[in-house]
Amino acid sequence: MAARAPHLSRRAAAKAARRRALIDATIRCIAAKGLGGTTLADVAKQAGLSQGIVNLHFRTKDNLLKETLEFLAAEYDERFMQTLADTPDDPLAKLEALMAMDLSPALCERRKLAVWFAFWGEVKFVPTYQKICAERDRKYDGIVHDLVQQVIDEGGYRDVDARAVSDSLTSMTDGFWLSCLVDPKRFDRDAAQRAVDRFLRATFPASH
Amino acid sequence: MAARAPHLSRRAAAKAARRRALIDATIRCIAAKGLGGTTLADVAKQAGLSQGIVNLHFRTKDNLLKETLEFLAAEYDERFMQTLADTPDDPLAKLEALMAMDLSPALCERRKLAVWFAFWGEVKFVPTYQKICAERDRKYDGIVHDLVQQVIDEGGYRDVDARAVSDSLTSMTDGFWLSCLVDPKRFDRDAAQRAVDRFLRATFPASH
DNA sequence: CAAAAATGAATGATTATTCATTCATTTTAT
DNA sequence: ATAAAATGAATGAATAATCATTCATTTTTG
Repeated sequence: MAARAPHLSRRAAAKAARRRALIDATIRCIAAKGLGGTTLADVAKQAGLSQGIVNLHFRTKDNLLKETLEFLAAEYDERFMQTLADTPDDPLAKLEALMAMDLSPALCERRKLAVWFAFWGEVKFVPTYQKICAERDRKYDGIVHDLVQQVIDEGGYRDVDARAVSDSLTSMTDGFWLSCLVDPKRFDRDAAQRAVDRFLRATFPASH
Repeated sequence: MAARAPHLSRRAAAKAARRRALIDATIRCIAAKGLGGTTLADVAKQAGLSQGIVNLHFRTKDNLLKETLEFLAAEYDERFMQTLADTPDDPLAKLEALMAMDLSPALCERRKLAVWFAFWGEVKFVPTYQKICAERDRKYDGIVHDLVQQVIDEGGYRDVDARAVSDSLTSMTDGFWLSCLVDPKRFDRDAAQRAVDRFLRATFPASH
């Protein structure tokens, strides 16, 4: 009886590892062939496993894709919260760090963006995707809005509208992601970063 | 010989009308079921025609989708150029009008955006989509950049970077489109418009 | 050894595409 | 002008390929 727990958890760990490997394979497949071009046979081959493996671990393809999106969202969330935690306790510094994170090569990179946009392309037709994405949106908009409000309060920017500024910031990164995806040759990370910096300086001139 | 032309053009006109009707049906299908959920049978039924009709008029599904994207791009282009032409000969007024157009209910509406994002979701995997979208991006970025440069020159804004401002503007609309798609309940058109207005006022304070 | 994990061949549903046929319209010939 | 011939648009049943899912069997693990 005492022995059962470690046995079960070993198996459970192996199972979790397999699921994780399959999700990784799914992300690679979507990055390479798109959502429409990704078959379960592709995913299995990418993971070096056999035909029926996805159905064994995820029951259905829809479920695999849902869990893949959840994984991506969790991954982003960890990065976001970590950036927030790692930055000095100054709201403007935190805003700058978050924007830089969104434009960093780790996130703002064509392969990764292709996966996000693949899911966004289906967002209106798959309620699960919609729910996950809308919650993300709300969470990060809320955090950014609060930071902006803090900068306003601390800097005494009476006539700056927090909502307008936070909306501008979050929409800018999404827009830069689209242009990185659509025209990577022309996309200029430094120029994008500069645009964000100038926006923040113009909005909060006394805080730099 | 003189008689042949009108006859041919009647047939040609009918053919063009059919193709157009099928493209309309395709857009409705994508708006309702997504790119992945749209079958040729759906399109034919939506158009009130029979099974083989798409292959007759467009040869392949890929080609139908390509021509559908081209149609959407042309439709947007007409609106864009018309807005440019209809606005008083002042670069800032033109910029404001273009931004307002992008956020207008006619364009910034979930059904339409779902179709655009469906194509963007495949942009990395279908070279044809990529080409069409990248060319659009370049064209409009160029026009917006030139307008911004004019405002800078006319207003003597020595320390404003035209590239940074135009990048900010175009990325903002794309970002607002994403949030309109992802979380339509929370999306606030007026707030978005206000954000853009404030950005322009902050950037060009002496020109309002 | 028993249970769980993994395999990969078989199944059945879906779907793009083809094609023989029908039908309406246009052209040609008398 | 009228009938015959030709065109090409439209149909919808048949085809062939793709793919998610199932399951009987084998392999691995505890």
